[in-house]
Amino acid sequence: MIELSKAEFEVLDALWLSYPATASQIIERLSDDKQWHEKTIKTLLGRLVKKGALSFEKDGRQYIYTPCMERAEYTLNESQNFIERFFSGRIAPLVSGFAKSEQLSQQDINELKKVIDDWEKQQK
Amino acid sequence: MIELSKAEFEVLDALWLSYPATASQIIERLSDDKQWHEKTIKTLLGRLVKKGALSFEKDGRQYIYTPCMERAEYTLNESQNFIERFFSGRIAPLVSGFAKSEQLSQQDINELKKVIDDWEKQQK
DNA sequence: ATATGTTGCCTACAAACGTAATCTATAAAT
DNA sequence: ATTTATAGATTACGTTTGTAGGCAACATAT
Repeated sequence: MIELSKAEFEVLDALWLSYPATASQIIERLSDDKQWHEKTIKTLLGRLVKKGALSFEKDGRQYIYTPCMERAEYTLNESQNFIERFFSGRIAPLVSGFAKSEQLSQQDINELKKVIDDWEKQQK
Repeated sequence: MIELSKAEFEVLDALWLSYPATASQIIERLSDDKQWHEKTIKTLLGRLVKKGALSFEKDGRQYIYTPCMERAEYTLNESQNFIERFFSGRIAPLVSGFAKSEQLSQQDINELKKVIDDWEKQQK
């Protein structure tokens, strides 16, 4: 799996919002949250292309970018890595850590129950 | 919260196994999994001290290292960051991603149920 | 006492990263 | 046609990271 830096991920994430998209559209989207210089974002786009995370088609002078993978695919992989590194691959300790420090809301619990429920139906 | 690199975390993690500990003990512990040069580990210990993740006491010529925070504290913080960055702060989507890609075992489910159970008792 | 090994300290160095500025080619405006 | 704005390409530069090597001081063996 491709390794992305934090900044690269944020740019890709802006593209995942809706794609294909041009550099200016991505810059526009990022301008709300980040105060990155346009040049910075272009650099990051270039690095993403080089890493194979994005592809593009030319449309005249512009590039139209498309992610090379889905967000869910990328985040699943990162999640696995994360859980492996910090919790020896077990997911429950992560959730448990949240619970212990009162980071879980009733909504989280409900959502988790639903995930478990769906999983069990699936197994049936 | 202190920012640690992957390699730095692994060194700290070896110390968390049991502390206080000397550099040689840490090097010994790491030698099983990693093939890091002793010098590399010393460099990382130095950087951890500089970052304030470790403290030490001198014992003659040696340093006796102690972590400046608990593992649970660190991993909780990293988990929050992670979930914020990738899942807008919600934990269920992470678990759901695992479920969808069949990364959850019955044991994981049982453990998660227990976490939920404990949480609910606690709320009572 | 002297040689040798071991500790921590300082230095090194390439690759990745964050953060742009400059250059070049082209499209748009006049 | 010429000027100007803009897109991508190339270059820049300090910091962090991975991965050590060398040095000085002290401990240990002979």
